[in-house]
Amino acid sequence: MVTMSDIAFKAGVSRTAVSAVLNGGSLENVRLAVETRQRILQAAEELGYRRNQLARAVALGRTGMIGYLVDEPRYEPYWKIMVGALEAAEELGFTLKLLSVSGHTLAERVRQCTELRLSGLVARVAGDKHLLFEEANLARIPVVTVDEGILQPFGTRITSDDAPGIGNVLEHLTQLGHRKIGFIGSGFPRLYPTPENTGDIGTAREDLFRRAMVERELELPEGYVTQDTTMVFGHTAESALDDSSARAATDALLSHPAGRPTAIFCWRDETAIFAIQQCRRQGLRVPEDISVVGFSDISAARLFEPPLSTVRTPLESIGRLAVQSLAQRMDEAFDPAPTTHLVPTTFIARASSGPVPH
Amino acid sequence: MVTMSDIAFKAGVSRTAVSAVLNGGSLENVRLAVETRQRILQAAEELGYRRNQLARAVALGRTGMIGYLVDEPRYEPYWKIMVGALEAAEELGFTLKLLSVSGHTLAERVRQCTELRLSGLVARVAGDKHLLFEEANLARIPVVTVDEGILQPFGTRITSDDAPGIGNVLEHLTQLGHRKIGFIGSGFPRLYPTPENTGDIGTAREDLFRRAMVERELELPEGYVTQDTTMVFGHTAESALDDSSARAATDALLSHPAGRPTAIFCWRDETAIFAIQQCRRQGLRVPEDISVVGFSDISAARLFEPPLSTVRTPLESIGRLAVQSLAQRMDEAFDPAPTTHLVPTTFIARASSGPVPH
DNA sequence: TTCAGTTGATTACCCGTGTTATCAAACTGT
DNA sequence: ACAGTTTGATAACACGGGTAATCAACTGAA
Repeated sequence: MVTMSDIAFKAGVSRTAVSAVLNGGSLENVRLAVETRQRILQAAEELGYRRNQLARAVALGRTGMIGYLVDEPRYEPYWKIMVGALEAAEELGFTLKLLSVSGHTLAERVRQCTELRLSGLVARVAGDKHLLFEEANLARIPVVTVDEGILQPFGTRITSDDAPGIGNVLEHLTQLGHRKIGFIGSGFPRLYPTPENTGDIGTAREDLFRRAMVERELELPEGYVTQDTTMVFGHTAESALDDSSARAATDALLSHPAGRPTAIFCWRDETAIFAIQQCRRQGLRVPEDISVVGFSDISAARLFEPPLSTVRTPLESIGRLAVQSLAQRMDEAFDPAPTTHLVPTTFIARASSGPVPH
Repeated sequence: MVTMSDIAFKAGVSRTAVSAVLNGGSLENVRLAVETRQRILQAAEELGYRRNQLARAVALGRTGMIGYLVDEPRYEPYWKIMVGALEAAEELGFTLKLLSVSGHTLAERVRQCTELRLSGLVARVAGDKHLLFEEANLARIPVVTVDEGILQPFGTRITSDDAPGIGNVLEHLTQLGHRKIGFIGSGFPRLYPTPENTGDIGTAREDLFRRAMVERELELPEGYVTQDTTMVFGHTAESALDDSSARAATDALLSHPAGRPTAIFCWRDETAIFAIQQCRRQGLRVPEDISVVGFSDISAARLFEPPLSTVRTPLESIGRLAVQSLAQRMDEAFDPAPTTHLVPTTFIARASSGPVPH
């Protein structure tokens, strides 16, 4: 490839002159005649020069690369977060590097991040991230964790604030006359059951649901919360679409001794779809006989029949915010202190929820 | 950050010695005593050294970065291709850089690719790519285009081979007794209607369908091919889920003067789902009264009721092959000659297709 | 004793770029 | 005529690291 030296030779000037011109003549002490500038630009054009951003990054000490780290790409459900991150990155003049933990230890991967001299890291990984933060702090790389229920000791954490969406759902259902509302949770073990930590997302949603019910003075009989345990033992493409546990959880609600609920709120859309299918198998129409509400607003939610009422999580906004927050932290002095940024969820009313039957 | 010079100083040796040790002692003329090696490794460990992959890339002249270029991230439907590319890239020791054209001209973006000194580029972009290839050839960057119906003048092209899947569908339907089979196409204009070029994907599928019908000596009355024109004017998240055109196309088939088809084959899954919904509105049961088959196997296909019979396009395989083919071409001498690699599609029989009604 | 070979390391130059300090020549004012 | 300033450019060093060429000291054999 053509280098600045080649241009300098062709134009009969020094490499310094070339560098100054190609960087817009920003150097204080380097003034060049207009015609020299022209000659250099022309030589660069004729030779087909393309600047070497790597060498530039080495000299400048900043790469302008933001890493986006996921666990297992093939099981990653939230590429929309990455879409938001990519858009924001390009708007702010960064490039996005995709990295996955799969097949390596988290420590190895994060080490790779520091070796690449990333300007920042968006981490969309589950589980314990102490090693990640240790390594990133060593290299003074700002980290943002994304859609993560568990409070981190370091870095910024951006996650969807499920509370407003859940509140909206209960408002919606009560306005339709529903009082007996069941819930199908994630079945995740409560990993960090301290008050500061909200636990994993599934558990958090269940907690918020219970709290919202209490607030509205709605009764929640024992057994009105069941569990779809499909996702407990690792999230795989296969398991995400396994419906057996969701069907069982639905049956448990429908055959509840205190009478079945008139509405079922599910911790994720797939579960809601399975629940609707199981309700139909049991001879119930949705929404005429029973209402079902999901969570996430996956693309299938809108295509399903009936279109699913659900809580939309603002995935793209989360990704955008992650990168914007990184960019901001890069300008400031490095500060690993933990911060949490919540992005509110909103309820999307579609056709799977309706008035309570008499 | 700690550099090799820091280590050299601490261990009381030259930087060359450090470099040799940290690269596994691969240098011919540099032999080091075991204890010196130990001392260097220990110093590196104590100082928390992390090698600078950028500086390394500059010196070595290869970055090991593969670019993945998309048009508009927020409207990109095929992240699964990227997943395959990412997996293959990491297996082969490359990193993946995500780039989007959005907001820039293609020329600008590709220029950025050469400036980043990418080792290869996977291009998932629509439309004319002459500028892309010009620029990439200049920098001798191998390019692979992906899921692209239009034959390119340069580079490797990897795309799904729709023919086998379409053949499977017709075999499946005829075995179920269907003879009157309708088709809902993409409505795309035929952009490159020469024999060498297959046109865009939607048109290609329609052509393959027609040819497969002729091969099997099945009659295709005038008007048995209609069009869902939703996607013609740009692919957006909104338009992808707009069902009005699909419903009209379905109605046209159902009210065909020669009698409605007993099976409808759709060029994409979303269209198939809309077609099923429209059939139901017209009082037809699927699959008892009419069979519907889709194309792509999107995740909603399996969740829909009835689960959609469809042609699965091997998106992840396409991504894997793209990167593998890039890696291979990097080893060889640079050769921009065009090649096409087809990945066969397969039919997935689910519940939306059944025996022809008497 | 001398010379060749081996061991263990360094010096010096390379990759492509950014930037400060310096310099020569031309111009300006007195 | 001469000091001071401006103009136009370069030399030299930095970034972090790869590697061929070289060198000093030691070993063993003729």
